Amino acid sequence: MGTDDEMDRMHSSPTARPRRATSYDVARAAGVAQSTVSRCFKDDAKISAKTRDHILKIASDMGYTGNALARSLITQRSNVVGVIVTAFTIRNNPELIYALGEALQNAGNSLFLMVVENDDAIGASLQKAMEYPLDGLICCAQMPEDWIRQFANRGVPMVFFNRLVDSSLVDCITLDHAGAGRRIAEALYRAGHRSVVCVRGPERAPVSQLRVDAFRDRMAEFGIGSIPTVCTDFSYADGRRRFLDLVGGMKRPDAVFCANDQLALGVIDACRFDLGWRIPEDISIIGFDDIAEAGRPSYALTTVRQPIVDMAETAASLLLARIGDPDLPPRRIMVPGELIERSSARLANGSPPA
Amino acid sequence: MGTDDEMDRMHSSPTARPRRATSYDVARAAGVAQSTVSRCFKDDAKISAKTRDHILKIASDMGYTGNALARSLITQRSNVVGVIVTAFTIRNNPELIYALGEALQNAGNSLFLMVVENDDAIGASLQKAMEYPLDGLICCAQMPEDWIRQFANRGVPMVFFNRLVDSSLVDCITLDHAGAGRRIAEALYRAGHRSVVCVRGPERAPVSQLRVDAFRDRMAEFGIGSIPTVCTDFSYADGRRRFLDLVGGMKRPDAVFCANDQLALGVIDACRFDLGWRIPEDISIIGFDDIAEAGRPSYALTTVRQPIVDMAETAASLLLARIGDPDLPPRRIMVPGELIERSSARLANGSPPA
DNA sequence: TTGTAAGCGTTATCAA
DNA sequence: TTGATAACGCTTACAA
Repeated sequence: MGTDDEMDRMHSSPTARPRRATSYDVARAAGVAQSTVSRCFKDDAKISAKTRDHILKIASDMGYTGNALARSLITQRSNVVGVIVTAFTIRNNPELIYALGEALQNAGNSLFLMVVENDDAIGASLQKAMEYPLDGLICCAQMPEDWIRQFANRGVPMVFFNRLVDSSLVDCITLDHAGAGRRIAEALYRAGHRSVVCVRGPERAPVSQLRVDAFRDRMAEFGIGSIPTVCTDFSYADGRRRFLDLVGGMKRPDAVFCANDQLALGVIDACRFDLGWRIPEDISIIGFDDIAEAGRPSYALTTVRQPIVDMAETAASLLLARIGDPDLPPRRIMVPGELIERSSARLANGSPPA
Repeated sequence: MGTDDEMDRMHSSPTARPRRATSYDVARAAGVAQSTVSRCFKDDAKISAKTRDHILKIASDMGYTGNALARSLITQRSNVVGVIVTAFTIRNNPELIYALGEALQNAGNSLFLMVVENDDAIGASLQKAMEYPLDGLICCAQMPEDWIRQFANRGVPMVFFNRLVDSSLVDCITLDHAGAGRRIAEALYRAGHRSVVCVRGPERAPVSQLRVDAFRDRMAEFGIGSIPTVCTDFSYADGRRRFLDLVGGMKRPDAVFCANDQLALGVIDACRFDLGWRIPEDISIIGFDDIAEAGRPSYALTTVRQPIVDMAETAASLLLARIGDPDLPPRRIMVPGELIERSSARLANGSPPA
């Protein structure tokens, strides 16, 4: 017969006060030392099968589970990986979160998610990430240089996702946004488009900058220096509205390059429902990302595919590899974007539209 | 002059081995007791402004940050909330994650995210959630009764999101899926539709069951007992394909009710691009969720709005309230779905289609 | 106002 | 194979 204390816990009465059983409780109940209980839950532990079974049975009766906090404190390893994402990324690439979660979980890690409104609002999250002893960090947002150094100083490996940071202290995986932007400029130019406009994302959104700036630079090399451009919040509604504002005061352009697919969808609907322009006969529209809707027949958007799930898996393995070996040389992976030609743009050689 | 050890850390040499400064390190450098350092970081602490400033300065020089793990261990409070979501939820309602993250973060909590493939694959995540001393859990998936009891026994508050669980141990917030399903049946019937079909989600997906079963039951009450129904994986592509299979062998139905908007979009495209049926003249289509695409002119889908962001915020405050006071009575909130009439369905009174 | 010391629940290092 | 015992980095009485 055990103490009342033990009885309570074993029969788990409805009013049991919520205090979880500790390895010490199990040890007392099993009549062994606490350290022996601890050993039961390690694979390589030297422990007799008999005591192990005995303890395991009692532990399960008491509903004992190890305390990850206490374990992390002593092992100096939390098996928790932080992930920082912006609202936009979460909205537009929900697959990223899922893929990251799966990859991390499959490797025995947990995901500590920090959401931020945009790249500039990352401060508070970083503070949290510092206080919490994370094993690593996957950051899908820009980070100030001094924060990067601080994490590095503490030995917290980081990989940046779609943010190419100029530091030898971290790993990066990013789509070749600029390359794809140039590629689109070339395709559009070759097909005869001369009067083009751009619909960007937010002023300071890195991927928007990369994509659109490269596009504009390449166009400039072709002698097309003046490209009316408008900023948006990356959304369908804003893309549609601002595009209308933009073209309201000008002659119809030949083509429009949008910093992402949501914007392109908005522009397509602006053409179809607000302006009565035919796509692609009157105007060519190109997006970026290849989100699910882009492939549907109602839009058939020509765009650049960003293999977000593959990239997420790569990001996770980069991080896990570095957690395993912090001395790995810094790696920066640049994934080429694939131009997916559907029917929202005339890309074949030809004369410019009427 | 301090020891070499201290110098290293203070000047943070490039090769500094990654060991984060502890409150003890700060105490040594400041010439005070460790507990005094600890006190500096509490609001109500009794400590002289002078020593506080002195310590704070040194702490910041050393890049000291509290260790959340150690703190949680002693305070028995982690300020971490677990969130369990299925792949489908994350894909189809990415806003949920963001809203949850924001609400939790604003209240000073962190988000521990566990993704699961579907409601049946929740086991491993629950194990993690048990070992990690979470302050609470928001579960957007079904959970076996005995797990619920275990969490309750440990005093971990839980709120279920869109899963109505029959337990007085937890809080729930859910849309009134069944009510909305019935409402749609009524609207469709009143408008004269008699030959209807359903496109469901996965066999065992709770929200799909609730929505479709209620719809079918209500239709049965109207004397419409035979409703051809097909299961899908909740995706656009599967909705489109299976709908085609379903109607391949039958006379054109008057109306189709889809368990979510993605499916409805697929069905619309099947009608438009594969079958050449006009919407809503030939066939009425109704979805569920009111995702962003549903409102766009290319689809103009009639659907039921699920105020996912409001619900997320409510879920967070339910949980936070219970963390603050565990003795609160169990609450179950049922949010009514709002029927959004657009133009994919004829809902006015009238005769059935030709 | 400050310092001392006892935990929190583990893992890890020794002896036994 | 097991049992003491010392960390891990903090908070919190209690003493000074």
